Amino acid sequence: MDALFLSNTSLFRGITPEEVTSMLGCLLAEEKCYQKDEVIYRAGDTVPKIGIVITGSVSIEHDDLWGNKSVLDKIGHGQVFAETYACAPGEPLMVSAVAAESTVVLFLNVAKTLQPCSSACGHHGKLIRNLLTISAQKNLTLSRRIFHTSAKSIRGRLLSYLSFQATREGRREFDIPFNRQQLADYLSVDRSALSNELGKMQREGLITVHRNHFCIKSDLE
Amino acid sequence: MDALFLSNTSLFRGITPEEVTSMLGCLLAEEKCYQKDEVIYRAGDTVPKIGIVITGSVSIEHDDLWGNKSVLDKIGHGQVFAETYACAPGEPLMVSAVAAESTVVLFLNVAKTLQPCSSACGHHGKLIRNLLTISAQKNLTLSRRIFHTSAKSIRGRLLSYLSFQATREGRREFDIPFNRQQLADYLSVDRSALSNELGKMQREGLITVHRNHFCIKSDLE
DNA sequence: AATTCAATGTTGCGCACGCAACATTATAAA
DNA sequence: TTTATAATGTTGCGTGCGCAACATTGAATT
Repeated sequence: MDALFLSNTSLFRGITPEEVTSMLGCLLAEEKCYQKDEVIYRAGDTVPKIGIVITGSVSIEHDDLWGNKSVLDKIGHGQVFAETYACAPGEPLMVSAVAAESTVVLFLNVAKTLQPCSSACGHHGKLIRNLLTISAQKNLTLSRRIFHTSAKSIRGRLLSYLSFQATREGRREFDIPFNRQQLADYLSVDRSALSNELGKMQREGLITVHRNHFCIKSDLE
Repeated sequence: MDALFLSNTSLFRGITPEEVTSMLGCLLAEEKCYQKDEVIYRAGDTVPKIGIVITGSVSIEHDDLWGNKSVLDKIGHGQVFAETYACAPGEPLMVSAVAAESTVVLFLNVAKTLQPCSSACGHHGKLIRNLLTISAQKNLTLSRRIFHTSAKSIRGRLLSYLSFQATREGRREFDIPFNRQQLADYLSVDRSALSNELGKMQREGLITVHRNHFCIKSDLE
């Protein structure tokens, strides 16, 4: 296992490669390979282990009541998944994790680390602090999405999203990390209706758009 | 400060009152009183301290771009707020915290505890594990709301929400913790339209409803 | 430059739902 | 029981937007 690589991930940040190596034992680390489209975790499962993507990528998916599949997230190289469920033992997964390509995953039993008196290995503390940071960040990401989708109109959602991006970037001109379809999914609206609304807003002089590049003209009131 | 009370909160769970007392020093604990409607934290602030409600209650609010105020959460006796921001230092608040009544808040500087080598006090580990649990639970709460609001129709949202509640309760008959207006807000739909849709579903024999008591008749699909 | 395919934009239809206004039923107080 | 107030249900209008179908633009390949 590439301890140097692991020590650069958000989960093991601040832990030296040597320490990482010694920790993998406590964490009952085991590596598994998956072919494209192979299911790693299925919605409804309860999972004890966190996954960390070594090579390839993992798609986090949701099947609604009518069987429509939607991709919620794409977990890449060095990133972690299922950490929320590993930290809330017994909670059934709302999503499935599927290999988006040929993928290698390292599973870690952090549940063990969460027990009261297992601080035998001194670096578990750092690991848990990292987990807390990851969890808090994810919280913010989820909260933001809720904010940006709580407006009832498409324009309202766009204004919420775009003004946040502008504030974050610190300027009125910026790129977004989504194409149209992805932005539509993120805001839970129809893609063509979204394009339509963006066109209107441009004609009204509120913004200029080209592909994923945006410029906010006025103060968006 | 009532250490016995604190040791029964989710934050200090598993820590004895005596240990709690000794920890309050490390955490730079300070108590503050607020009158009704007094602002505790304002959206845009960056906060270093977590808040824990001793008496009274705190309302978590959001003002959208048009100045519409919406209540996102109500933090009661023994519960914690601003923990996400305290764990993701420097992140500006998206919400405001306002005293919903005459309220006493205990502020704790957990940021200090998150630093690498401050494990001087041995119980900080337990505190952080508790924080991680709180954060993971909140994550699940936020994720669920996203799921239940991602459907485009009111019926879709209701089915998603109700079938989750039924699964969680383990039976087809259950109460929900919302009145109509609160449910409408939670699902981001109009209250009257929601009542309307519930009526339709009842007439179609899908469910029976009375106030906040629901019974799911068929398999909902 | 020519070809191909994906991404984005445009248009029109139909309906679900926001919204307002009112009716009805619960809950509590007098 | 009556009265008052909040919670819920009902109705109708107007429209924003989902949806499908097609047009246009952009990017990649040969």
